[in-house]
Amino acid sequence: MVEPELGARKVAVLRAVVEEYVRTGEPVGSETIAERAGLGVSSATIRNELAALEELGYLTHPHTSAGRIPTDAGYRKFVDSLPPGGRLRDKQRRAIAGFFAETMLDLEEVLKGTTQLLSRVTQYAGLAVPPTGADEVVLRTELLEVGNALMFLVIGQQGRVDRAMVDRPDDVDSEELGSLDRTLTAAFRGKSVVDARAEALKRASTAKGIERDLLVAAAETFGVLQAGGATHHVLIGGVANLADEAAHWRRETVRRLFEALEHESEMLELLRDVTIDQDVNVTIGAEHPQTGDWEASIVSAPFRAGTTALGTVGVVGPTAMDYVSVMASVRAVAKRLSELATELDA
Amino acid sequence: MVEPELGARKVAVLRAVVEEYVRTGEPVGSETIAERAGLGVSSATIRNELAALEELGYLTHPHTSAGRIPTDAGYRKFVDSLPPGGRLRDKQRRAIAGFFAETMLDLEEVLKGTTQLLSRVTQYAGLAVPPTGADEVVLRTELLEVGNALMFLVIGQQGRVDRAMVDRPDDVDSEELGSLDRTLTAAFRGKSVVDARAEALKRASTAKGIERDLLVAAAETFGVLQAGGATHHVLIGGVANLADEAAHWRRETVRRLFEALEHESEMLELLRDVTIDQDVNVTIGAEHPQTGDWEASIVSAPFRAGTTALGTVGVVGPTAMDYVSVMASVRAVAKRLSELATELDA
DNA sequence: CGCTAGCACTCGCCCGGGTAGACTGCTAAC
DNA sequence: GTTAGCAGTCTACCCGGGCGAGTGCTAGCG
Repeated sequence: MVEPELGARKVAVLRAVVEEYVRTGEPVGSETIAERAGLGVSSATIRNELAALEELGYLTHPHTSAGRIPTDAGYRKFVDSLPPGGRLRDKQRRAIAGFFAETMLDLEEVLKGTTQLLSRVTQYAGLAVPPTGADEVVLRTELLEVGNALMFLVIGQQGRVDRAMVDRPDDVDSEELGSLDRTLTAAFRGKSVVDARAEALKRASTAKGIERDLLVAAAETFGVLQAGGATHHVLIGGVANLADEAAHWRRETVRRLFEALEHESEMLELLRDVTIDQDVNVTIGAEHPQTGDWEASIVSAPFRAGTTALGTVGVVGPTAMDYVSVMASVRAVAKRLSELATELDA
Repeated sequence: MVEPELGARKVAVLRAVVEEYVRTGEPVGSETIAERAGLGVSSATIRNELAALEELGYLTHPHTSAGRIPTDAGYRKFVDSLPPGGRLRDKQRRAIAGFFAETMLDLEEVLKGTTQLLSRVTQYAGLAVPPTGADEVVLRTELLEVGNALMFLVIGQQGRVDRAMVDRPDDVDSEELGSLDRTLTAAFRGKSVVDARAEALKRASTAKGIERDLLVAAAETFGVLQAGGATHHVLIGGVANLADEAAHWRRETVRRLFEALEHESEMLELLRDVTIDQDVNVTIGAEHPQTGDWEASIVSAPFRAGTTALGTVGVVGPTAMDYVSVMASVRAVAKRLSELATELDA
């Protein structure tokens, strides 16, 4: 199916509907648009346009005598029709500038703050995915006795750390442990986490006893480093703002959303699919198979160091969100983060 | 003010009101109680008791012709009147037993799972506070170059890890770094984190330049280890269940709750105050100054290794919660955790 | 041919009144 | 002290009518 090209006025009308509906939360009628959109045509003409837009699937009616509200497709069209760029409100600009004024060195910390920032600026919930560590290199490994268990610790070149615990059998003395430690260090130091993980798994398949357990544990830690960051893989901030918003939603929708937010793997998949190499990306309502029918949209943008993509920041909110403002905020934050990361990397 | 001793029948009536209200969510009338509580008295007698209980502040009316609902004080009285012990439903027992059947070594991981478990079993949200590391000892410290920054890494005897990043000035060569690393190691290894922190701060006050920065960063990491665990200090699971429940609440209440859940320090303070040395503890509604008027209750219990308290697990839900079942679940989970921790510690 | 004015029509929302029902509180009897 | 009965109160629910917003259509105009 060929995407039909809309006339300029249809686009303007659609835009007016989206903006008005987002602003007020009420279905919007032809009169309102005629008055406010400044198109210089009467409400009757608008009505024709509205009927046409409805025919095309961009708008609906809750009922006969109500105004129009955008469909998911309508929001999509609206977003796609936006001029690139987009302006920040002054307050938002100041908030963003202020936040990044303090130098922060630990990226994970910065990102945590970033989710809060995004939430504060947009009134929805902020998201961030720390860099994947695909190109992370094993700087150091350590095998330590901790209580009556063993801890395998790995430190990546970019500062990521993870650890795994392994049961300590009674028949292993500290001499043997020392030797194991040296073996492990020799095996993995300097390798990329991807290679290290493969190597660990390969060795584990032939090893046995405590050595096997350790190799399995090691493989797991390399996997974690590769996935990016020690514990939490998707950072979420400002859920309270979202909960506020969600008060109007269908019950099932709210549950669905919170479940998704809690299951990092799900969010991760969503954000990964969504953010490939574009600037700002928008997923509206049920567009992504992952989202089911959840009435929420995600606005996200990647940040980079130099030219390599590091991670993603974004915002989750209702489909009826202020896309223009949110997109501008997300873009600005991603840009600042990229600058920061590039600088750190230099 | 002397706490008045209620008659046995008043207690029974109060209990009936709480149980019925929690079950149905509807205000409960005298008739219902007369039928169901099996007290062998007529509804008129119950009415007298209800009036008396209302007079005492344990019940209210939403309006004249409605049944009674418990006040916070009513829930409190109810909880206090519960026999110690309390039974688990079979399904809950199985779920809890099943969860702890798999041995898990990393306590942080266990606790994360525990919050999910508690949520699943109770239908509210699960909480866990990892052990505070007050008696944690510095096993090892490392100073590493990471990109163009420095990372100070500390490993505790109990397996906790934290790190801090410090800007690397241009005029520091790697020889100087090596010497700094040795100094730091010598200064802190083997010290308790509390002492280490104090020492770091003391030295920082006289040092300057990069050394000062490092000492400040080190103090921070020791503080984190003392507070318990690397990044997140309060683990929360099953928020979706709670969001479901919260659909009926006042808007402001929901916002308040989610804000509290997001701000770890707030939750932490709440849970710390609440869980001193008791078995299962219940905070109802606005009983705690921290909670404002939030219509939510927290059921929590400490877990121990041997006799020393380690951390806390609990559940957040509406004041109208099934206290009997939740308390039994929290108690059972805390007990299992204690067994697990004691075993690990041995 | 596109635009507009006007108008009939539709339909959800709001309002008031009336009613049924759920409880209470009281009183009088047991 | 307990109970039955009854009057009183107040809410939730239902119902119908009127209002008004907004549409869709048609006829006329530039």
